[in-house]
Amino acid sequence: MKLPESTEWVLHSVTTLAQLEPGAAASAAQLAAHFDVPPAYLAKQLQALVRAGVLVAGPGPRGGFRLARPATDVTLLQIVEAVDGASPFYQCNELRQQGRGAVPPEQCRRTCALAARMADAEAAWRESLAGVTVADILAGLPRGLPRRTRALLSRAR
Amino acid sequence: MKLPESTEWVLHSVTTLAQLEPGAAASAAQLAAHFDVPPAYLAKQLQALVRAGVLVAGPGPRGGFRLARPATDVTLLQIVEAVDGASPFYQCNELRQQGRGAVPPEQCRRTCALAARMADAEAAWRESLAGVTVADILAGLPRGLPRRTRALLSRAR
DNA sequence: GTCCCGGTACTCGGATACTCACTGTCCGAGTACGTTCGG
DNA sequence: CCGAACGTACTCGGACAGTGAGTATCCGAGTACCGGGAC
Repeated sequence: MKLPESTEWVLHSVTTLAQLEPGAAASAAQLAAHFDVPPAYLAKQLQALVRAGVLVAGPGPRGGFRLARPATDVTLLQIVEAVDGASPFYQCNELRQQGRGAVPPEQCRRTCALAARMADAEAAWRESLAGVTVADILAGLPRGLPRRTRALLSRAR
Repeated sequence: MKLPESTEWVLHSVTTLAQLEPGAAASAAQLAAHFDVPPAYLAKQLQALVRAGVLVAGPGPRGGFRLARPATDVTLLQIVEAVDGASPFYQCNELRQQGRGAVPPEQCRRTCALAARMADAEAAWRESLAGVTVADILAGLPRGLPRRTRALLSRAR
């Protein structure tokens, strides 16, 4: 039960992209150097965000990645699910209906109580992440830091 | 981000043990046959529960596993953490202080906002699981099922 | 009949192979820019 | 001087290897029961 390390990379990447001026883009190589992570692998994860509709990518020298929507409309859950998949933590294989102690189907009309509680917990996790937007993260950043980020990632024209 | 399949096995195993008469035990082989899962591997996971203090194991022919505490004092979180480890989902590697865009330490006195929100979500998950005991699960079982379980797992004396 | 002893079968416990997702890397298709050549 | 065409450099995008946690398995140490034998 652990998120891939790349999850941290994309969370920081999206947060960083959100600090740029609207419409501005940064390349995977720039972001990789910004965080000192493998460029190719980061690019792979950013592609997943494009497929999920969180980012949009432009080709060519002045291409790169930028937010597909305002930062107020991008939640942490969308980012995490984009890179890690939306499959549930706990999958109920109806163990109660298998093996020596199989319970007759007519007593299994209600969903397995264990699966229900595990699903509740997972829903709590998802709701917590869905309640935080990238804009909320930006609001908590030290004053003046976005300006510095923009300067570091501005491209020589 | 997925729990091991063995998590489901131990959750059902503990729930099943809780249906037995107080003091009664069942062997790993019995439980494995009860759910049709690999006996040796299930045994390995049950050992983890013993190390975590959720179960106690007795040696010899009349040994086996039994609950270490009343079912009202065993939470789903304790079971999950016993088998899956209590390590956090998201580990903050202070990415903001690394690479080209490293932020000076004096601006990093507050914990990373991303890590904080991820930790909040994880806490919500853990609290949800910590709020459910094995006794709660038993209360939702079909009437008369514990009796059947006891009969299936009773040992020829 | 009663007690003691040995054998047996069953239990947990840890040490040992195998598989798949995560990690890391590479090269190919496509585009905007800078340069160069012609008018 | 102006315009267009070309070459170049940079971008994303998908296809290809390496590694650690999860999965599955086995065998050894220890104990309670069962039977037999001695008293």
